[in-house]
Amino acid sequence: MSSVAPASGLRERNRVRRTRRVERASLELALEHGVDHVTVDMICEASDISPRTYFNYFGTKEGALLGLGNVPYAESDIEVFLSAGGHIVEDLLHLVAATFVASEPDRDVYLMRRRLFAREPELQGLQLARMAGKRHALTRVVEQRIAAERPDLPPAEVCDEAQLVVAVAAGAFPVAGRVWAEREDAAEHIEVVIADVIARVRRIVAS
Amino acid sequence: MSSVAPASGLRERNRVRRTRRVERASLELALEHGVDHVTVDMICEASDISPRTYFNYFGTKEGALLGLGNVPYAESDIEVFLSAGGHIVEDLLHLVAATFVASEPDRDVYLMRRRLFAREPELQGLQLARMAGKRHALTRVVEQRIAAERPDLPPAEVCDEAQLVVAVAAGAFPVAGRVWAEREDAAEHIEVVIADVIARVRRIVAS
DNA sequence: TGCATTGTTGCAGTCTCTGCAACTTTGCCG
DNA sequence: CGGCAAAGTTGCAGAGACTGCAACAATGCA
Repeated sequence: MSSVAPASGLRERNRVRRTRRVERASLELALEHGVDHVTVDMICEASDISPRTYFNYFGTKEGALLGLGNVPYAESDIEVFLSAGGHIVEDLLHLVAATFVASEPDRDVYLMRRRLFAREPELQGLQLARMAGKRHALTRVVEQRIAAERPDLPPAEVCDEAQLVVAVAAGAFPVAGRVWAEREDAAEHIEVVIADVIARVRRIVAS
Repeated sequence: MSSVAPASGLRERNRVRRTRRVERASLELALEHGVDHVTVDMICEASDISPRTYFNYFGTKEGALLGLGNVPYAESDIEVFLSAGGHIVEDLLHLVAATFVASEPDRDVYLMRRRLFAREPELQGLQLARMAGKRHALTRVVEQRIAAERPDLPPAEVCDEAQLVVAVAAGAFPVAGRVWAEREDAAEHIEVVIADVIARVRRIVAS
């Protein structure tokens, strides 16, 4: 209920402003000193917030670095995925991409994050860890679609297949994101990039 | 130098025995009380070791739960991968599987770990996070092989391709592991399972 | 046996994170 | 406007994870 809140009240606007300020501050500090030479107290001082409040917002020290990625998949996007008839991995990537785009309005912060992640791979690990929760949910959705598409498949196979689909998508998404971020020139539609990446995966696995 | 050490001396044998004792104790405690109701002190008391030594061994509280997965890829296995001429994802999975098998001699502990992971998905996330570090190393190895196989490919493409190969393998490995663990009846050789899983991935991506 | 290497431990201290109880701000309605 | 309820922020005390250091113990080796 809060993820897509229209930021109407003063309260909401303050919250958003604060979040941005803290995220930006934490990223700047981490880029300058390295993640583990940054303390929560430093972040708080730089963004004028109390440590207690920091944890209320972000939960962990790295929370601000990763961003509040708690945005759940929109019902409507899930419906689209379930009733889409395209290549399943491709459709799934579109679902993920839509959610991603919806949750990340600040390109500036996004780029800093990218730079930081490139420098400190452990963060990417944390990112993955956070995704792990979502993967469960996602896998179920994929199972649903597979079961609907091929009703004669035994449930165990459906489960395996869904896991593999999610795994491939989860692996391909960062690559697609990277390619997309590099070709910032024309803001090429992510659909093209996704199709391209899938084609590559196909070639790799088929060879 | 220590990963494949033949446990010749008393020193080495002590180390192995201790490691096992601590891992087992931590898993038992976690299965009984839940991960976050277990403290390092509890683990230490149960396994008769000092907290300081615990951290020397495992580094983090969850270290003992995840197992000493710090085993680096053996040079020899890497060489095999680099000069192998098979399907690249398959060869890579064999490399990973070989390392995995080499580091996990205790089936008992392995099963407890499996049970715990099923109960607490967050741990799976940590597992992934830990892998993230290795992924870098692996990606480089894969790049090396791709570059050798197709010298005319531009470096950027090599990089992308390697990332995708690693991503697919990383996604497929847990599934292969699961299938393999379930078919414990005949201890079927993991090679068969791997080939099977890859075939599935191929079908998924190709459809 | 004696010495060098390696490993274990306790200690002091820093940092992350939590529950709780004030306190402050915002939203709202008469 | 005034005042009340809801929501949010903060400080504090404390548990627990983790580290560097220096003493101490065990092991390997000549």
